[in-house]
Amino acid sequence: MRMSQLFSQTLREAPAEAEVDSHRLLLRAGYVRPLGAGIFSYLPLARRSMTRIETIIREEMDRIGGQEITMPVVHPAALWQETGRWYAIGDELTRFQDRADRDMVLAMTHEEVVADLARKEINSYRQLPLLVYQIQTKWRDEPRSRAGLIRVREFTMKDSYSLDLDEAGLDVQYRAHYQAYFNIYHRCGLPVLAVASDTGMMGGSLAHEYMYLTPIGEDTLLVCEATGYAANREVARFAKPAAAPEAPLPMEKIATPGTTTIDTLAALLNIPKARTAKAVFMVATLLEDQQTVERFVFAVIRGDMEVNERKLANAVQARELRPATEDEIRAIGAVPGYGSPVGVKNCLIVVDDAIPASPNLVAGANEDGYHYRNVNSGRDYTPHVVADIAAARDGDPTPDGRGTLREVRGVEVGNIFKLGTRYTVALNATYLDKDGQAKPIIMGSYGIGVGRLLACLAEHYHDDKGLLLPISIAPYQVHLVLLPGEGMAEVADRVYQALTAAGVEVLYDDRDERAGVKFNDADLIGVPLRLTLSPRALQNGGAEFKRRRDKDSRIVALDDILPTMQAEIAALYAEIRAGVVAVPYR
RNA sequence: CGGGGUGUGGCGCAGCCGGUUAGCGCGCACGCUUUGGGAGCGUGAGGUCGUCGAUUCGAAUUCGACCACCCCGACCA
Repeated sequence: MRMSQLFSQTLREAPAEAEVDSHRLLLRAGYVRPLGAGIFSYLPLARRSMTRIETIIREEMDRIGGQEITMPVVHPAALWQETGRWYAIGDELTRFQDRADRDMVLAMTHEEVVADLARKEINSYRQLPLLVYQIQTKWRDEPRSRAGLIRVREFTMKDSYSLDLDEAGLDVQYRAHYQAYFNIYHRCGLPVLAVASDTGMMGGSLAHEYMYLTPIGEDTLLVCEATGYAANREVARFAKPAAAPEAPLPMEKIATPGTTTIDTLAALLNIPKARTAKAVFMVATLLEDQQTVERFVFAVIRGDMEVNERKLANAVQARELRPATEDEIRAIGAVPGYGSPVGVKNCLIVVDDAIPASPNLVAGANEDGYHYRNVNSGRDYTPHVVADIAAARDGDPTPDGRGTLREVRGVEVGNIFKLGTRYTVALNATYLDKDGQAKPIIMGSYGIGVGRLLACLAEHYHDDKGLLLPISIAPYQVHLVLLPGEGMAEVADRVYQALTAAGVEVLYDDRDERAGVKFNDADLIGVPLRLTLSPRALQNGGAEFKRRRDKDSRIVALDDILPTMQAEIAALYAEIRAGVVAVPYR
């Protein structure tokens, strides 16, 4: 490609709104342009990189048996009503009416359509297992886009869907994706970590997220290098310090004026915080028979821990969770600051799983200025739900107790979900087994954000001069810089033709610009190999060759340019291949 | 949705205690000079100062409403 013809301009200065490096550089180097909040045009340079990423994805999906399809972007609302997500999902699902006033949605994901295809096309166990995928534009009206391409509202996503006879089949396809995703990221040159994650609105039983670790990430993770444990904060577990076994003692009311926090309570009574029970008041929105109802949730956790709201929401299967108002708290018979599960009514009591194993705790008395000593779950009150609702924090021990959790930030570049029968039962997608019995198809769904992957690569591969992309996803392999001089253009044209004819992908800077401009643009765009043709280089015996990542250059004779470039490209690809490794499943 | 910020040629910014014809750098076009790390000089094009309304003899400048974008939070399949 001749740069004089390229539809792209570099910018000396980045627009003021760009704050993160990848955003700034992708704008400055002329890869993308904004159209609105979280909406971008992808210019030729970005388009080429994304095509490379998509090619890698296709190869890896095909390798595990995927078949590429394309599903509609606009869906009839009826389908989403059948699975209930029409009601369960908020404004991030864009709804509209067609000319006949029929409700429609813009697709944010395709579980419904896949399950609909399955119920129409699949009849027999002989047709399974199956894996379909597409690479397509998704629209999600996120409340807040941010950080350039990291979080946008319109984006390209590879989504695949597995269909299986049973859980064992699902497990096979899930594990195949687990490794295929690592292959994809490794081939792009992006280091990632697979972490256990929440299944969220997708439903289902098991999920992993692929995280690129970076301080600008919006997810918080808890990881331990020693043990390999890694999980999203939303689901991270940890070994809770056990309470000393003790026979239950009689409950006893004590005066504790002015002690409305765990800190002041523990100090007043001179006991560790682990000997206290903390009350957290929330109101959950639950979905019952397609109706949303609010229920008061009384959460109880030991004083040395904090509640993780996502875990709590999952424990009661809440769609939403919000702090309760003081009036709501008093309405169930509790007193803020002195809350106790003893004697409250009209609420869902959820206790952390460390509570039943912790005897004789100090809890509130639901009376201003008083607490109870020796409160015991099961004896003094009956919890409706016992679950792990404690937040894992930096420094906590790993679940197996052998390591220490560290808190890091990451960007989610992909995820894999075991959906089970969440959608196939709702849509009655079944197959007949060997015995002629109708059984629900078992589903999994798997996603990769292509643009976000590019943004993470830009985030990972850059220096103060610009991008520095891996050969496997750079828009071009060789950046050919022509500097003016008698007959130079003819020489450079010949080199360009020869390389291109041999299949080398060349960005040829034939513009009438000064050397400094060309070198700076080359550094900005980040093509991995650079060739400079100039009178000086020619006098020294050929063209000047430099890798983008190296400081030094060397002269390559004109006749050696093609084999040298081919060898350099092969060497860079070999480096990439060496990084493609099997990752243990966990 | 809550909090904060910013809107002035393509980009970065100044002007804003009301007062000429709205300015600077970069970029863009043309000419001459220059030519290995974002050249110099000259000429020129390009702006209803986010929108609407109010105050005023007079508004980029003051006030109000709205809109857009960015950041933090909530949210996030």
